[in-house]
Amino acid sequence: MRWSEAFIPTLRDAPADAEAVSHVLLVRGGFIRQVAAGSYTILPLGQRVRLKVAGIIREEMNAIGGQEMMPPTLHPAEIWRKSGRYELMGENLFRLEDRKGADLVLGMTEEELFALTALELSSYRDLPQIWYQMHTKFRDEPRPKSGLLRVREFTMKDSYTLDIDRAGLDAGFEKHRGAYQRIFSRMGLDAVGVEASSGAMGGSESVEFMVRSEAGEDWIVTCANCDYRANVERATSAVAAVEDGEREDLGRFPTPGLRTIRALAAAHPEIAAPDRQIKTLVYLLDGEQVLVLLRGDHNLQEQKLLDATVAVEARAATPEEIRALLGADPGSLGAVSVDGVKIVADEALRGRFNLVTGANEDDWHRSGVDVERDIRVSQWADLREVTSGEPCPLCGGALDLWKGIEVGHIFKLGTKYSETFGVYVQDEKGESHPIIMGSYGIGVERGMAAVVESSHDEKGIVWPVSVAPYETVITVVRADDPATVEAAERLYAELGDSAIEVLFDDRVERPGVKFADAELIGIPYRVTVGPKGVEKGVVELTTRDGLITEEMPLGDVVGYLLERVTGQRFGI
RNA sequence: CGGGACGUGGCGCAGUUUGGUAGCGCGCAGCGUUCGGGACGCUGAGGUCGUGGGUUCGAAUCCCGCCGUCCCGACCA
Repeated sequence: MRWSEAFIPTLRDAPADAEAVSHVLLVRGGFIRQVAAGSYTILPLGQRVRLKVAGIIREEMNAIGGQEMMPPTLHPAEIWRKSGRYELMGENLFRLEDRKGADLVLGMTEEELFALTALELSSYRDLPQIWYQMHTKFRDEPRPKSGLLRVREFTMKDSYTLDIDRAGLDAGFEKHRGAYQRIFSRMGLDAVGVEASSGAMGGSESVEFMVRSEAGEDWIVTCANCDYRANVERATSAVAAVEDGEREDLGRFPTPGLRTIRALAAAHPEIAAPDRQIKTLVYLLDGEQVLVLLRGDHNLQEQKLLDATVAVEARAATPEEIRALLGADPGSLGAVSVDGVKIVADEALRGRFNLVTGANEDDWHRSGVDVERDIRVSQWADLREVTSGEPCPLCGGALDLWKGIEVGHIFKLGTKYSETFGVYVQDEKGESHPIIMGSYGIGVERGMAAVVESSHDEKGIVWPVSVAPYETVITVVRADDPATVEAAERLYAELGDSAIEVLFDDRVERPGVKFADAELIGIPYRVTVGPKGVEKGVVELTTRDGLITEEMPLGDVVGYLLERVTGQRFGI
């Protein structure tokens, strides 16, 4: 492609409304343009990257036996009602009506569609199957952000494994784990698989693939010592036991104006250190009021609460709701002798005594609380959020906390969809079993953005060869010098003949502009052809990564690039 | 949805406090001089000031409504 004929609208200034690095660079480099919140046109350069990412995903999916198909994105609402997700997905689901007044939805994922398709299967001999599709998904995100990282319309590769038994599901899951690692590493991403919460998807086990980045939206816990890795939504740590001393009787003491754990601890250091207090929170879980108990120095991880109670929505109660329920304001709340309300307590409180908690009367607290003796706990669960530096639950090493972008997520789904859609097959004895499903997703454009987030410098993007829009750019230093242009034209033709993807910067621009643009859009190799070099029969070859330049004879360039590029095309 | 900020040529911004009919830089077009790290000069094109209403002799500027965008929190590839 000749740059003079290409549509590559680069910008000198960063757009004012872009914050994330990938957003700034993709817009400045002419890869994308915003249409509305969470809605982008992918320009020619962006589309080339997108197709390469999609190509890598296809190759690896096909390699594990995946079969690509193409379900619609426009679904009858009926099947979403049937799976229960019509209500469950709430406002995130785009809904519309056709001319006959029938309800339709735009697909967010394709579990329903693939379950319907699986109705064709009738025997264990038909299994296992790995099916996938890669096209547009719609989500009415409450808050689209950061360019391509979180949008309302995007391309997702989602695949589904269909198996007769648990062992088959496990095998399909492991195949996907491997395929995903290869996909991300070929894209140049350092993605780590972490234990995750399944959230609204349902299912038993799930692994998220996270790429370290400041623009990420998840907090990840990893151990420096062993391979423990988990999303904070799931992560645990080894908490040191606290010495409770002698068991004492329940008491009451005045605490005027003491409304926080810290203030209470400061006023009564001998009995009310934060780890000797019980923190009492009031939550509404799907509308039901619940008391949540944690050690005073611990914080609640809401997703853990949802997972433990199998609830869909959690919100903190308002001060009015709290007063109506317990008769006191936050700061003096406690669960001692509370009855008729569900009480969920964190494991760290199990067996503890001599604790301090609110008395449900403003300005009063209780002392000598024995959790199991004095509180009617309905459910014990791991509810606390891990913080940086705590001991690893597996080896005791220090835990590290970092922000990551979720580039992929794999789930062991189970039989939820096969049961509701009646997808049963017979085993060798003629008995019917619901098919066991797994579901596996990768966001294509988010993957592109993640590459930019983790591979750029102050000049612009640094694409790995495997996903670069072009593998090399020829920069003609003097587009008005016939000898230079002739040499560059010949090189352009030869590189094209060697099937190297080349962008030929034949624009009548000053060299500085060309260099800056080439670096901004991140082409891995640049061949600089200038009058002085051509006279000596040499050109310069500059790598985008590190900007290392070496001079070489004009005749050697094609062979050299062919070797370098073909070695890196596959990635890894 | 709660909190904060913003909306003025393609991009980045000033002008709004104190109403007087829109300006700067970049980019763009033409000509000339330049040319191995975002050149310079001259000439020029391009704007319903997000939108609807109101106040006023007069509104980018003051008032009210609406729409949109970004950022921080609850959701997810």
